[in-house]
Amino acid sequence: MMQNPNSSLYALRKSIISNLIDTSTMTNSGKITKLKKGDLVFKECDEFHYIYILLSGSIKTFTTINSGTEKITCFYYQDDIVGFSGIDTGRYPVSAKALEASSVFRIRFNDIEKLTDKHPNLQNNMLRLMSRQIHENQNLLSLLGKTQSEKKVASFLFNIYIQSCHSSTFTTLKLPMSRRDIGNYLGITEETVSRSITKLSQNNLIAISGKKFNIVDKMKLVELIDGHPV
Amino acid sequence: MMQNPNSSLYALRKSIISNLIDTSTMTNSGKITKLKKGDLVFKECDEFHYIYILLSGSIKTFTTINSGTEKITCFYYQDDIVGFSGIDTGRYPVSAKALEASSVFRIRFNDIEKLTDKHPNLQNNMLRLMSRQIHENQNLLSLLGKTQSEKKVASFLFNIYIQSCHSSTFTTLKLPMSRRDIGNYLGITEETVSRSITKLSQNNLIAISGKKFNIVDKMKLVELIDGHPV
DNA sequence: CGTGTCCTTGAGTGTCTTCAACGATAGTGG
DNA sequence: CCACTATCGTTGAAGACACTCAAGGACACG
Repeated sequence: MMQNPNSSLYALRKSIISNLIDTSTMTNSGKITKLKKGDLVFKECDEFHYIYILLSGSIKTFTTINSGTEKITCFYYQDDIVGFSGIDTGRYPVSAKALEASSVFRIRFNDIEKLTDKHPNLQNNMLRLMSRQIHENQNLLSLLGKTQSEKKVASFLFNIYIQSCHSSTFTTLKLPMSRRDIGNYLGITEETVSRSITKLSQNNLIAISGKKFNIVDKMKLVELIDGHPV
Repeated sequence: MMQNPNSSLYALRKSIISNLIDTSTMTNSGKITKLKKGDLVFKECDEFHYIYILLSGSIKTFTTINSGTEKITCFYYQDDIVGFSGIDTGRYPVSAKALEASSVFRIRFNDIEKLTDKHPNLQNNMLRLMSRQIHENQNLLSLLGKTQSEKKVASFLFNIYIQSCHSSTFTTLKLPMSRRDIGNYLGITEETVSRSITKLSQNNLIAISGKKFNIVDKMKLVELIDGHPV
């Protein structure tokens, strides 16, 4: 079908987003919200009515475990669609919080179902996008399962590189979340994340300074993570 | 919406399955296949045309990593629907293999799209089911991330108990996969799985003998896994 | 009944975590 | 604009935990 899975993902997203925005302007239900760092988009257990297109910035979703500690389930970047997982039960199973200044476009989910006549591909495209998310999660499971910390961190960074859709290896990328958040997500401690980053940097696979990094040796990095780009 | 997420899942599945089977008999595309232990349902990279309802038995899906080792991504039990993740790219991203004697009902995916007139809820229900799978995967991520091995194994067993939909704690459950498969899935070694099981058994949280087990102390088990039933 | 796989248990090693300290960074109020 | 303070990030040392390697018993299959 499509040769490059990432360019196809990009096109799929763009198609869905343009359909959704078109839909919402017709029904007058769309709304852009500006978020500051730390603002909540929705809370766990809120009733599910909307899905959100992330126009700029970044968002994390997390659940709160009994003991009160949060467990991060996903990071979202520009052009991602957030809120899917509420479809099934009618309530969001996670909270969504802005990692930095961001903006989201809100769409009422019911409107999507109504307008299948006008956009016959929309529902099918949403199915495809969700199918992809399942697939991506399974890759992540694969990663979190095996391997040591350094591979997890390498894979995490490489994934951000992939998602950014930049062609050049030398583009500087941003790490909007804290080391603690990365550790939380990957199931390792903050300290281990830091040590892994230091090691990757010392071995010249990446270059990193604070929240900015870039991939120095893409081949070695891919080799290290054994073809698991998350 | 629905109070009990599991009974709603059960109803959702049943509704989808009955719609699918109805659809396939109309188009004459349905087919039941009997599988022996070790038989493949589909292979990684096969073209995606069908999804499969698991009528009886159990199936594992896995990817083959560069080095040739397999990584298990999911286990499926009776009434599960297998093959979703192929929707997006047009090829299955995983292989599916029977863990024991099983039978599956095969349905051509294109037929589902065609018959949205007759079954207007079908596509939406499929969206819901996929939404749930995303949610479940995120729970699993949460599990694999943190916690120690004993919690992973406890959670894995508890999940099988939940999925079986039995009301009684004392029902004997079957573990169709090997310890090695469990370890592969949970990201720990076979030996650690075995040691964890022994420990859980010694502490009277479960009772286990070979491939049969039951939950002895449900409350303690839930407490151990900190409300993470995968 | 034999053979291969599965399961369990043990001992030693390596990795990650924990606890602790300190420097760097960023956000806040004067 | 600068000083202040809280959080973030890094590094070290000691301990806990899971892994590796190894061996032997249990089980299932032909």
